[in-house]
Amino acid sequence: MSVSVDVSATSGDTAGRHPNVNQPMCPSRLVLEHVTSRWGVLVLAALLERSYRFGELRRTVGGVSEKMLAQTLQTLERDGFVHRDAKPVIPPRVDYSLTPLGREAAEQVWGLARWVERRLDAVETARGAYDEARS
Amino acid sequence: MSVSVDVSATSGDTAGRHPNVNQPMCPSRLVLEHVTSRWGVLVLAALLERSYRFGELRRTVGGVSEKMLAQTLQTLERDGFVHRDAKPVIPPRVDYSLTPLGREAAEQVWGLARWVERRLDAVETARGAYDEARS
DNA sequence: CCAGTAGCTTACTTCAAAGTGGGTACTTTC
DNA sequence: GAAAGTACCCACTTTGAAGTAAGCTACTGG
Repeated sequence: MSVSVDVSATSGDTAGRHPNVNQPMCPSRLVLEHVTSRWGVLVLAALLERSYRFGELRRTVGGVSEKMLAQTLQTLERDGFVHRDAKPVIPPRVDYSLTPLGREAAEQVWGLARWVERRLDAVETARGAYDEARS
Repeated sequence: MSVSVDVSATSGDTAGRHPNVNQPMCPSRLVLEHVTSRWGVLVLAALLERSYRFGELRRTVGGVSEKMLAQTLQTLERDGFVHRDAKPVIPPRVDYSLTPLGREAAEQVWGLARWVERRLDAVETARGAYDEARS
């Protein structure tokens, strides 16, 4: 005798189906969180313009600590977005750049960053209206 | 005699200059964080497809709690991204939709969400290589 | 008349993200 | 010979984001 297992009906799992960020257990959600993380966005956007050394990146992305920058870069490197090129010289020199995959992601977040900068006025106007309406 | 003040040289402030997410004190950074927040991304992406009621949205965005959904929607509403339409009926009915401004933002994050889903395989391959390289 | 519903709010708790400050190894500059 | 640059790592602490659970209103169906 045989046992049949229904794979297609249940929408709770992601096995064998398209990744979907709306499903809590889908790994795509974690990747999305890496890309949209506080420092991840800024690092990717910066690296889209050119490659950076560690300290250079730290000075460019205002307010990031060494720990968080290192951690963010490692996460992005592991996900295949960032390429780390450590030259065996003294003092150490490490260049960070985007992989082709990372470039695709970076283009999206770069667009988002520039859009926010462009539309900041509109947001602040909306906030003024919102705050005034309930005061 | 006259006093001249150099406004352009200092890059530390944002007064009178273009908003820049790389500067820690720039308000644009906060807006970017709202848009790229854990639930903000998913809510905006969902609302791009159609308008939703509260509970509907809660069921659509897997894993979000009532508290976090309410909080996220309020933040997005205050920033002028989301329109809240509360009908004075019983039981209460509240419809959420995107404003024109919100639609612009949502298009970006929607693109990001779909991209992550499309490229998840590539990310997992990269992770495999990364993990194997240091084991 | 008690349970259930919708869309929240509030209080309490938990846990991970982020900050702080130290150390490393070696070199160049003051 | 002390300080600073370089790219980190590690331990510890703090903060705040998020989860949990309850309450709320005003009605409807059983």
